[in-house]
Amino acid sequence: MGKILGTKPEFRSKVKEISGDISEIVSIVNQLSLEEQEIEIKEKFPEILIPKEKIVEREGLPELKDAEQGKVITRFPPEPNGYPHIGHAKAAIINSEYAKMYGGKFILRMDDTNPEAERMEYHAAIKVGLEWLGIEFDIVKSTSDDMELFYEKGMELINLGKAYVCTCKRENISKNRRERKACKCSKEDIEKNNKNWEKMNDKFKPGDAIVRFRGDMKADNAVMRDPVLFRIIEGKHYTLGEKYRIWPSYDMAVAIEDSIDGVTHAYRSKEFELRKELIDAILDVLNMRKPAQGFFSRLEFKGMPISKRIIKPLIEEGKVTWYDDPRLPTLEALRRRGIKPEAIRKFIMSLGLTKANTLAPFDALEAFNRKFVDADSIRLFMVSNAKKLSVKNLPTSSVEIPNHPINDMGKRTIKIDGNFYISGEDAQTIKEGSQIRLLGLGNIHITKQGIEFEGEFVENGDTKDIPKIQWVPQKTAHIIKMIIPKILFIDDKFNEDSLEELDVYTEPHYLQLKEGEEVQFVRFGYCRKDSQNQAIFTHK
RNA sequence: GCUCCUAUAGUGUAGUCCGGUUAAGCAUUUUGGCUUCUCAAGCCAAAGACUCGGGUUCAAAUCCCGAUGGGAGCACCA
Repeated sequence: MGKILGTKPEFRSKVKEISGDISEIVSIVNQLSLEEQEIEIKEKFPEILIPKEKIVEREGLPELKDAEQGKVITRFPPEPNGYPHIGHAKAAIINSEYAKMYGGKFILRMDDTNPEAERMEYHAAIKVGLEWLGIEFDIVKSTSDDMELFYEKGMELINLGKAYVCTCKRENISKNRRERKACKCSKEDIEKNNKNWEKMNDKFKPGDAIVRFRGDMKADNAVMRDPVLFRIIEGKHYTLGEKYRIWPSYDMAVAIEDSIDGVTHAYRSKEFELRKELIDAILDVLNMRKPAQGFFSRLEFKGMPISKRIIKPLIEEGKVTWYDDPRLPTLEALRRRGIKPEAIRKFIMSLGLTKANTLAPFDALEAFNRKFVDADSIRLFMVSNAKKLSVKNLPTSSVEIPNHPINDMGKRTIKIDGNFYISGEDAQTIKEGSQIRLLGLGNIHITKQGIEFEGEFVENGDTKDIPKIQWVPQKTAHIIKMIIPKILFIDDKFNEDSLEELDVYTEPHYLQLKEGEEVQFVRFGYCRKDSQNQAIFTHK
């Protein structure tokens, strides 16, 4: 029925007339057996047996409203108050992708209007992180570049009677907000407000006075209940030092900046959703251009905290080493762990632009990463919990092994003398009298089983149905520390076993790899070379 | 407490605006098979979902109302 109306919309007005006919036909057809139905269809309507075409999936992000090709300007405004993490990546990637999609411009704006929180170190880390992600900006600026403009607009608001200086105590302001009551300061005239504004420059101490927007103390949206526009902060700003002491709040800064920077579409995470009304209101009063605002959900990984509030104590207690600890979702940690920026981009694009909360499991990212990493990771042998195996009558003293099973990545030669290490896990399954195959080398008949193993080389051994294991020559084995990061929190509790460390043997070829290179240790998983003596497990 | 946002398989999403051409598509996960001198990759297949309750309609994942679950805001942080 739906199908008929879908393909032939002209019947829609006559639904009542045809519905009787249809049910009659359907009941006739249903009396036939499945085989009979199939034969009938084949004879009369062979075309319906052709498999349906697949739906064309939309590529990339959904279309923007009111977006004109070549005229879209987006922005990413991080506050330099911490190290960049996966959440930053999401905001940066979505906004840069939109700019790219419409052939527009993309702005990086360091949102630095709280000198107490911001540091050059973070500013630099954010830049490094974004560069690593491969994100390019057309304009790079800081909110604090426009301090004079904020003052100008602030005074304009005061003179318009749309803002006032409030000298109430913090607790009272908060209480009034809850009770939806205006305070006496809101009744002061423009002249008095201007005087007080001047006094904020020197006389008032931090906390004594703020500039408030004249919103609506009765509004349901608590953000509109006369929010703060400016406040006094005496801390030293990381680029401007002590030049200013009146600083704009987030809402004031974002409103003005997005407007004058020409931002057409401002996407940010959901927790700012209620501020949209305020930002629009400020710009309306000032008669300034408004950007379209959109929102998306925050992105976090299950069991991997993003906030500094949680990470900082972990570092202080020594539970994680630093912000680049591979268990963390910071960009630096992800990089060290062997996650590729392309994988992060694909992953984030795959999440879409929903407002429902996303608590993604880490293996979703791993799956994307594996596809990037597999093609160019050299395959090496590595054994853990090493056990010794000595083999008699080896026919050669060296073997050549390809570096990749499919792609041509060259070969390496391994010198052998009959004394090997094999993995403890494999050793447990080996029985005396059975055969195993040392990968790339040949079959071994096991003659002795125990703490150490002995065996004999088998000529032209069969490769079918025989355990194939990796090995490392004892003489040239290189010992490294293998770090295996695991989930940091299980049900909000710190996972004491979140970091596993193994001492393992690798082939000497490991030493020739570049630092940061991704390898696949055969039958173990993908790992990133962290240093000559340490590797970090990426994923299976 | 008040206000706002949100709800599709184990997980992440597409579809929802403009109800019918899709008995809900993709990815991941899991399981089986093929391939392979790796437990990787590749290929094939199977499994698995519209939160609940009402309403509107010939027809609802899609519109309306209510309930419930999840998140956010009520900062002189951003």
